[in-house]
Amino acid sequence: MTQAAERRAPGDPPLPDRLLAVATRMFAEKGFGNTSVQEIVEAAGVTKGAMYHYFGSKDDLLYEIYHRLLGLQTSHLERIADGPGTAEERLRAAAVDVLDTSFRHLDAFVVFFRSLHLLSRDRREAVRAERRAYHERFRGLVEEGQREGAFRADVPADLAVHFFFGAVHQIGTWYRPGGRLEAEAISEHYADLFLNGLRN
Amino acid sequence: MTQAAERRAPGDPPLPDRLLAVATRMFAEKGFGNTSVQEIVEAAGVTKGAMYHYFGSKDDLLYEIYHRLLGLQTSHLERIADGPGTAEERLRAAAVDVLDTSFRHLDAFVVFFRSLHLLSRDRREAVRAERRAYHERFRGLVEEGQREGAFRADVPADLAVHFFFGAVHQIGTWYRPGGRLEAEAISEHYADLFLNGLRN
Amino acid sequence: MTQAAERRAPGDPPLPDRLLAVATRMFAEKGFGNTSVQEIVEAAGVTKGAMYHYFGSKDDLLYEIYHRLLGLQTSHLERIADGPGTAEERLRAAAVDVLDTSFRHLDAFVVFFRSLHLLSRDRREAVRAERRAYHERFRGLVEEGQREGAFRADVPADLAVHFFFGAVHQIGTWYRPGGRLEAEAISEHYADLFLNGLRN
Amino acid sequence: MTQAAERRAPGDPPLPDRLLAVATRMFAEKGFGNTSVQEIVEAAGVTKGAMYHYFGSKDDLLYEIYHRLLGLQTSHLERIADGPGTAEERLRAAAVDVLDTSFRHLDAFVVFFRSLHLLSRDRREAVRAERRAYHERFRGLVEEGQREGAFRADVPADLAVHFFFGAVHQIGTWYRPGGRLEAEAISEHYADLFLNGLRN
DNA sequence: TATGAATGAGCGTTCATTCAT
DNA sequence: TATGAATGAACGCTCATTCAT
Repeated sequence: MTQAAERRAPGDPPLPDRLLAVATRMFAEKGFGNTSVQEIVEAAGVTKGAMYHYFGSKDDLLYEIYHRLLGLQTSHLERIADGPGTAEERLRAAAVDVLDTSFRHLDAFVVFFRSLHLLSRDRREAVRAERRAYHERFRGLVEEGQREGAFRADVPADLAVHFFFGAVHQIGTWYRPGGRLEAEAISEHYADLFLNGLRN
Repeated sequence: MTQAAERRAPGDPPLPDRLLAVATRMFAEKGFGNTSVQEIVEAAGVTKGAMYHYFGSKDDLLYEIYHRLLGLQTSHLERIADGPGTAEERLRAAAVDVLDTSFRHLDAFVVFFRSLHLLSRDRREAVRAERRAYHERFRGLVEEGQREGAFRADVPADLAVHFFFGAVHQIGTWYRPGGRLEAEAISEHYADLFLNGLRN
Repeated sequence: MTQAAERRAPGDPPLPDRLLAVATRMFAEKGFGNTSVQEIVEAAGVTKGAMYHYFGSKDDLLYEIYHRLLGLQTSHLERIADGPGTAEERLRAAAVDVLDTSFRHLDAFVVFFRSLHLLSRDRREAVRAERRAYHERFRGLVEEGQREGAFRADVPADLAVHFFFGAVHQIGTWYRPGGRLEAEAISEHYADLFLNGLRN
Repeated sequence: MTQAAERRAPGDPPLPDRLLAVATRMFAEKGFGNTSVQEIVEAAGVTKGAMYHYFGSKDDLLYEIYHRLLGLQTSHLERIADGPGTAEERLRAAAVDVLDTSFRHLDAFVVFFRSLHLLSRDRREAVRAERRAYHERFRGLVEEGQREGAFRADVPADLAVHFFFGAVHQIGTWYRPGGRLEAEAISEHYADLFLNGLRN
């Protein structure tokens, strides 16, 4: 009866998703280590037991955040890379997309690059492997452009990708919504700087 | 007698420096939160009390690492920016230097961008202020080049600096000494990509 | 199985009460500052975590001891003050009762007057407010007697109450059970000295 | 040279006295346990080594505070008790004097009754023995008055002394300088209440 | 007389996790 | 599915005291 009142409304996301959303926000705000399981479950309106029913550990929460974000970005990249257009066009589209996606999931993004090293070794390796695959796919586009002569060939492609991803991964440290530049504009400028840097 | 044997040899660095060196290495390896004060002082061969004689808290250790690194980079930048050469030449020199310095103090560098958010609010603000001053000095060089017509003017200078520093700040996440490319080569390539990206 | 044997028997007081009882005894014996949380939980047969599940801090333990004692004394005083009899009769009854209650909860009483100053400022103020209300109720009886002419009016009532309570609050520093005089006898003598002192 | 400037001026009290004065004030304000040796020596403008040169331990400071206060009160009492006048007159004078002295050395007084239990067993016993002698001398005056018929004999003399000293020892918990009543007036009222209470 | 670096032992508190219900 | 009492291990920090100088 009284409990029924606290039950989730039909439109609410299921508990695991709610826990992940809450955890993502709190990890981004206060850091993984400074957010206790107690705080997460309180913010989600449940108890610890409920959380441990769905997630084996606090680490699992973090891993799941990564996993979902990586899955999203990978599927985007594959769609773009396998699509039509020159290598340069597809690289530009991919660059803009990864930035747009990052801005749209900024909390998860911030957590990713700040807390990855806190995962257990196994999990960390798993994430890195996924990340590496993503990186290599992106690099493939650069190499394609170099072979076509659209990009300078004197810069190692993997280094160029590190360069660009480095710039992308740091946006969470300085970007604040509502600033002078909109996220979309920043994405375009970043893509410009990257593509122009690769030009002959 | 036995104690005398444990005393520091005349050539050894003083204890505060030794503690900072040890802490920097351990924070970089295992993270700030996963390194206990006990581990630090054991690695330095002293007791906790000795550490707390010189540093008010574990946070102070972290702050001091930042402070020294920032001081070093700032002095380098000022020397270069105030030196001879065109804006483009000085910007290139500054870009190469910040990369070289980062590679040379990679542990402190890694700690910096991974653990800054763990500092107390006051300290964090202090570091950010120092960092901002550095950023603005660098941006000044970009703007100078834009006015001279050496660089494209359609990209906001501060965004370009964020872009480059983002790339730089991430090197600790993928660079491993002894890899295919030497640190010097990476520095040159990164500077190329950045400067070329700014070109008209 | 083995754990079941350590579980509390049905008749045992619940853990929070057991912890409070143990803490009261130890604080009285060795002082608040010289009693570690570890000692308390060991004496209660649980771990620290269990204690911190019920009490937010060691201070909370102290506060709760005060709070319960004050609640007890306040309810007694109200019953007596609102009861039948002349002001003098009710004041005497209240005086004897506060002494009896103090002897009966001597440990809590000793802790109270020895460790109140160790509480956090907020908590200390809360206790003082409760204490002040009790004091004022008692003073009301003195003033009533003064108005009726039963007591001398040349002594400020609040001073007389300070005087009496001072005497009462110190019994823990010299009274030892099993001495020459029983607690009841002491209560009567103290009430005599107080009431006689107030007489015209 | 520069040190000479910090040397004590001819009129300043010697260091041990200064340390005791500072310690007394701080113990009264924050409690013995919450005042560190470091804070004391800083407030006195010296270093730890200097303090440990004069006092063997932090406990010694506390003991010395007690010892000086007790010596003062004892000498006063002896002078009065051995002086002229009836037992009642001398008891009243002694009562007023112990109150006046207490008000005049309120900090030491507060520390005394709050922190005595923190002393080592030996020291505590030593203080108690001194205290007992004082108590017995005072009791002698009560008994003298009882034998002379000036005071009621149905109240044990030692209990009456406990009663009065109890009231006296608590003044530090409620008296604040600058209040409605001056210390002298309070002393008189307290003596009145005590003597009147003893009257037949 | 006085310094101050260093010790060593202890303390209050936190927290992810488990498990009987 | 979910609760919440309880565990156990660790952690940052404090502080009276010592001692070479």
